Amino acid sequence: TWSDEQTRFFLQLRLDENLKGNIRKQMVNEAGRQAIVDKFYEAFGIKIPWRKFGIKYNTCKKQYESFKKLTRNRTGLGFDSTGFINMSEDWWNERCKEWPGARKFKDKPVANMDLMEKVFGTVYISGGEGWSAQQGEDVLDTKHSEHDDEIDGEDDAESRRDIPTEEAVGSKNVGPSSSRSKVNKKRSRAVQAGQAVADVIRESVESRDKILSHKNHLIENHPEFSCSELRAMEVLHSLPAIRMWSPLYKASINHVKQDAANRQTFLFYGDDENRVLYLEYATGESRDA
DNA sequence: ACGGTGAACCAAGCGAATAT
DNA sequence: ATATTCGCTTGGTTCACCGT
Repeated sequence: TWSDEQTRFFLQLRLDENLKGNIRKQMVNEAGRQAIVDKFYEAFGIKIPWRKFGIKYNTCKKQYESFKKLTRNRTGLGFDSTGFINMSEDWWNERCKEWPGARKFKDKPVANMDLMEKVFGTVYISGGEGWSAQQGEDVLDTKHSEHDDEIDGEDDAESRRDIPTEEAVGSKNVGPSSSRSKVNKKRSRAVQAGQAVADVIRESVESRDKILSHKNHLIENHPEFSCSELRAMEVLHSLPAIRMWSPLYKASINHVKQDAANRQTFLFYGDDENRVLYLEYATGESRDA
């Protein structure tokens, strides 16, 4: 019932709501739930009650944690040039011996690992590493028939979100491969998926916590990071009431670009409606124009 | 037929927010 | 300050589906 695209979209929606402050301690408030249900309906034409999103959230988390079991506290992991886990058959056999669930990750990494890392990962996420994995095109073509043409919204969602924001962390950064961006998006998905998995593993194996806490530290000390233009833009895009390139949209961009105080005020409002009202007030434009 | 897998459901328990 | 309520987590189970 859940395709990879749908799962991915859902995870992305959760990140959106998180960004807007509609999720506290993994608990989505009423506005956030409504937004997720609505946007999902808009994108796929399927009405899904919130309960099912919760269940999906659970299963995704289970998958994510399963995968992390494989990589946690484990050194000496190897990768081939494409980023797939490249270890000897013996290595896999041993992993499987201590935990049978490991087998399935050998040839087929978990889909949407990039987003799961953001959603379930421990610490603050700021756009990160140029993730672009969209694992599972092959899987997806087998089932999943009727809504294939509707998923374009997800594509632009991705392209606007994957802008790397590698401030000060870049120096201590991880792998040589993490900076490549999405060329050949269509063709090399499998390769990218492998690469993504490699990135996750590398992050886990190396001192990821150190890096991320460093990030957190920076964010705490520099409010302009947490109220960055990027974040404001993301929130702006997530407002359903604002049509792309409508007068209000254009005016809002200018307003939000203008200075950090504007961004802070904008981001202060906890729900979509008040944000839109604020933008209308601040820019003098109407959403219906 | 069988085992693996993911979706769904359930029970217990916990944390946080709210009410008393 | 304490009690209540709510939703999520955790762990477990059942079921349907798929490939072997």
